This record gives sequence, C-alpha cells and structure tokens, in this order.
Amino acid sequence: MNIQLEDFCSKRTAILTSTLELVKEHGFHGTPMSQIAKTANVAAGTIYHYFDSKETLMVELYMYTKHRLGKAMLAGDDESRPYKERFFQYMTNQYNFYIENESSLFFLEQYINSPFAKNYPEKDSDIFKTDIIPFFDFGLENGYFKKIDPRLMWPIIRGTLVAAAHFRISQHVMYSEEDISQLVKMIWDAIKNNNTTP
Amino acid sequence: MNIQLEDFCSKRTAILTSTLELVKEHGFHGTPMSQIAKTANVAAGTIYHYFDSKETLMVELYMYTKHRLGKAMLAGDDESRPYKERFFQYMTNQYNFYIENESSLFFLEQYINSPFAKNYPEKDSDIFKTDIIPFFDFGLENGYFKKIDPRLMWPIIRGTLVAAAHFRISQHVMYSEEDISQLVKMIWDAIKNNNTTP
DNA sequence: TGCTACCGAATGAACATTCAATTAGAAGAT
DNA sequence: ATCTTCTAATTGAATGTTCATTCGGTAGCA
Repeated sequence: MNIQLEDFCSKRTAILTSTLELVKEHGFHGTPMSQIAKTANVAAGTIYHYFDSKETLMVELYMYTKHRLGKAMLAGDDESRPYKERFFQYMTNQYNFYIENESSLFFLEQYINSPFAKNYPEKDSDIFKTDIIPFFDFGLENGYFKKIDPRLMWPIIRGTLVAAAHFRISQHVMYSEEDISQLVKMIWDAIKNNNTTP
Repeated sequence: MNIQLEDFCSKRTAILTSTLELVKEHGFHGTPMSQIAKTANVAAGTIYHYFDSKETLMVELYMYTKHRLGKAMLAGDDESRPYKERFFQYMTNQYNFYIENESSLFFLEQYINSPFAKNYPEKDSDIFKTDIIPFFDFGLENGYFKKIDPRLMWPIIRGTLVAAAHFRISQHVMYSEEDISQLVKMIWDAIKNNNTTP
C-alpha cells in the first residue's frame, strides 16, 4: 500500500486529520489514541496498522502538515516574475494557510516546541528542502536581503507571520487584503538589504 | 503563608522550577506529577498542598515565568532616555532572558499554544499590564511606530525574538552583541513609522 | 489459500489525586 | 526556660482511572 503524503488511503488520512484537530484542542499527550480512533471512525487497532506508535504518528503528521504548508506557499508561483513579487506571494500564501488551517498552525507550533522536533531533527517535508529554502538562499546570494545568517531568516519570517495569524485567530479580527500586504511589507522592510541596489 | 510570586517558600519554588525543566524536556502531559515531586525533592502529596491540580500548577507556573520575563525586560530602564534607546534595551533584555532561560522560553511557547492559554485568558503577569504593554502603547500614540493594531505589535516583536532565540539555542550559535543589535534593528526597521518624524 | 485491511475487547502499566498519619513550628501559659 | 496546644506543612502508600499497545480473529480479495 502507498504510504506517501499524497495518498488516497482514506483511513490513514482520516487518522491524520482527526489527530490534527484533537491535538489542537487538547495537546499531544492530552489526546488519547482511543479518541483519535473514535473521531476517525476507525478501530483503535487500525491506527497501529498505519503507524508504529503514537510517537511516529505525531512525526508523520508533522511531515504531512509541513508538506501541505509547502504546497500552499508555492501556489500561483511564477518563476518569471520579479523576486520581490514572488516573495510577497509566498508570504501571503503562508499567512492565508495559517488562518485557513488553524489546527495546522497550532499543531506545528506545538510540534516545534516539543521533544519530537529534537528527537527527529532530520524529519521534514521535501518541498521545503527542494523549493522553499533554496528560494530564500537565492534571495540572500543575490543581495535582496540583509547579510544575516540564512538559517535565521526563515525562523524570523515565520515567527512574524505565526504571531500575526495567532493574534488574528484569537481576537477574531478580520484583516483585509490591505492589512496582510502591510504585514508582509513589514517583513520585507525588516530583512531587505538597504545598502546596495539589487 | 505567602503565596506570592516573590516568595521565599522554598518548596513551592522548587516545585515550580522543577516543573519548568521537566516540561521543557517532556511537555505538559509528558511530565508526571510523581516525577515533578522527585525532582523537587518533595512528596507527591506536597504538590497538592500548594496547587489545586496539575492544571493550576501549569497556570501558576505561567504567571511566575511571565513575571520573571517582565522584570528582566525592565532591567536598566531609565525613563529619561530617548524612546528608541529604551526600546532597544527592552528588546535586548528580552532576547537575553530567552537564551539565558531556555526552559522558560520553551515553556512559554508551549503554554501559549496549549488549551490552558485559551481556558485562562485573564491570567497574566501584572508587570506586563502595568509597564510593558503601556510602553508600546505610548510608542504608538506618539507616532514612533507604523499605525497597525497595537495588539499586533507585541506578538510580532515576540515572534521575531523567539524565533531568533530558538535558532540560536538549537544551532548552538553564539551571537555577538553586534548580531543582537542588528536583530533588534531589524525589528525596529519593520515597525518604525516611515511617514512622519516623531 | 494466502494476504492485507480492519476490528475491538483485553492487558498491564502509568498516572493524578486522596487521605490518614506524622512532624515542625509558633504562640501562649506557667 | 519548659510544657501545652493548635495549626500548617509534609509524607507516601493506596485508589481508581485512563491510557497505549497487543492480539486473536473476521472479512474481502486475488
């Protein structure tokens, strides 16, 4: 059977999405396997057909979620457009993904701050490795950004967007297109290179 | 007995600090009360003398930690200095607190993304309510910052600093004073008002 | 006939919390 | 100083529950 991210195995996907929702509400250890099974309309034993343990379920859910985030970020990308425009598109997409997928946002934040992230540092989505990280590297190499540690760039951008999305969700505030582009502009202002003209 | 934040009740404090370390390593539900007791050199029952339940222990640990963060941020503050200088001081202090108190950083992140934060939204440190939030409000009212929702300002700043601190910790990278001030400058560039001269 | 997907009751470990009993310490009386 | 009394602090074994995981079995399908 196909145990890939893009799978049509409905039970496996049901388990993943149920876990996502439940972890958002109750946290990792706060969600029992029995409840995951119930919510996914699946027997408890079935979970262990697809995942070795609760721990690997969480790790695979992380990769699944990160993969979906990556795909969402790349939506509507066009390599022929100017770098800055593509950057804005990426950021807007990321922000929209967070507010349209609250549970993914909460899950990712929890995961990153959990022992799992430390225990499985190599586990990550391919899309990030092959597309998104290189896009930022390109921006750095070509002088679009300040000369800071490239590995610091991504967390900072992410930190800002996540903070904004969290706030937007918790306060039930609706941001207009305008507000979002102002937010992205803030990020751009923060990291753009002021010295040379790229 | 004095159940305040600044207490000399050593057992209570021992329980709090032990919980902080353990939650960093194993997460909320991943740390049993029995282990907290053992690490704090205290009997299991003693925890229930100071805290009603595991849940309230976590909430009170949040307030304790947030209080310490607040105090650290205000260190060396001088109201007579220019606003921008005070801002830089606050940010540098906050960043340094995170890297000097890893477990507090991890705990705060976990807490914010947990159901607790939603269930006890009113629980927060007084220092933030009386000193830190007003400081940012002042900056907004006096045109130092872009005109964005003031409640959005704090999460964005926090998001950036937290991201940088996380990175610094996970990669075992040492930032120089220089690097930190560049980081804070990035934040300042992002949120400062470009239109008028304050 | 064999293989995979799936089920769900059973198992045993781990857990949060309780409580009856013990100690420490303070305040008051002698 | 010493004894008395009262309260708060502390203990850790016992309790009842919840949980992750297992496993013997069923159903469909090649």
